[in-house]
Amino acid sequence: MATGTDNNRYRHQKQLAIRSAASVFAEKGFHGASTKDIAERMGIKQGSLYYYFKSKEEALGEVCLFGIEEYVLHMKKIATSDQPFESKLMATITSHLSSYRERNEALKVHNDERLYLPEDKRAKLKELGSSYRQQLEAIFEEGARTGALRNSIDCHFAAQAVIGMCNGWGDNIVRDPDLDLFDIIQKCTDLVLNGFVERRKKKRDGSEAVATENSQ
Amino acid sequence: MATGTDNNRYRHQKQLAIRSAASVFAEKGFHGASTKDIAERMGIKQGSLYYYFKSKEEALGEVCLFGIEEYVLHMKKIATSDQPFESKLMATITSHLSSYRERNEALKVHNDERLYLPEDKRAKLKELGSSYRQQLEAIFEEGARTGALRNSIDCHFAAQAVIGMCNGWGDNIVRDPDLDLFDIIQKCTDLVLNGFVERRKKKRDGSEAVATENSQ
DNA sequence: CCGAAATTCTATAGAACTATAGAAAATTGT
DNA sequence: ACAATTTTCTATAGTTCTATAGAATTTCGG
Repeated sequence: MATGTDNNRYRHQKQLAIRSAASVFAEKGFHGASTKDIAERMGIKQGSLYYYFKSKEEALGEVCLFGIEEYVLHMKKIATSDQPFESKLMATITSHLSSYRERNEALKVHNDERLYLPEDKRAKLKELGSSYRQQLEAIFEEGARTGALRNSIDCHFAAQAVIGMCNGWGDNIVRDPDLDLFDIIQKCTDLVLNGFVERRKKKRDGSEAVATENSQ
Repeated sequence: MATGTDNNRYRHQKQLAIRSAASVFAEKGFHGASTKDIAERMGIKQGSLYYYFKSKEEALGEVCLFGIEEYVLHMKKIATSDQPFESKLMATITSHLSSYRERNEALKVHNDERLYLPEDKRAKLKELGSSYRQQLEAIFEEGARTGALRNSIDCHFAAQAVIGMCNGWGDNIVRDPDLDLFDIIQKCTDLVLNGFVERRKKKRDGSEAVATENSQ
């Protein structure tokens, strides 16, 4: 049986099933994808897919979970580490954008298709997602507390804005594998910290200088 | 016939058809929506819908066009106006976010479902979309040229980042009609200009002061 | 109020899709 | 190599969907 024992073959094939489903869902959307598509990408026949998933909807649920789970764990590690604020922010953005490049399909499916799941199957995902946002908020709160950021900052807004921006880039990253990830990461971080307006910085000797942190 | 004459009834019903399609596509996605759903929302029977659209796909095309057309026109007006840079940026963000609130469904469909259209039907949309991005890029270029922004700025990056951030908020705005749009607009503009780091500003008298432009 | 044109309806062909059942094949432990 | 178990296959019932055809109804200018 396929119960949670350590059957190697099953685990391997189940992973393949989830990744095949992720791939097809990412490409065609949940409703646009057929179980036949998924099975074919996996190399089995349509009916056989039901050995791994009770239903197409359950497949979506597992893909979404797979897409966000590790990613949130990684976020938690960053948030609870003892790096300075700026490093945490950059690590967050790096994690977010790299996830798109490496595991892009399942994460994309989570972001774009999860609302086709019934309420009860979405509960766990909601939990993970808002845990993610809270971790990010906490990072901003820390930044404000330690004086790295203005103390007038709205941390909830900040978290949402960063997530939105990263997701926006995510779409581009998935579509265009030639994009320079590191370049985008740097520029995103710099934007969030400093904005685009020319910034004058106190130098050690007390004089002022233009801070050109990111000259292409 | 329904040819482009000034038939009032037809034009009215056609608008209704497009908005019904937009509504259903926004809710269920292109593939998740059926022509029956659309017809019912419009108040007619399934088969009658084909009087207005040659196919479901064509309906998607018209919804997407409807969703982005006016919006891009508005952007062009902003870009070619003679406001100062900061006003243009804020007007852009305002336009973007307000579009979501007012015409959210068709715009959401354009953003989320347009890639299910075949290449040829997407050509016009691509044109409009990249025209939009170019207008925004031009605004940033102007900002850099006039000294309002650092001259090291990557305008293509800037445009993409702002669009991504706005789209991210768009999803939230559609889902939660209680959000304070003006508040978000201000904070987004401030973020893009100044970032979250505490900023010191030359005051007229030459002394320095902390600029707290956005205190919740 | 008549006749033409526009709009909607009913009915259906034909295709595709999900999920299930039971047979067949492959794998594994002994 | 045998028997039990796991995995895949074939076949199909039952549903839903798109698109079309032709009939029926509504609208509207004169």
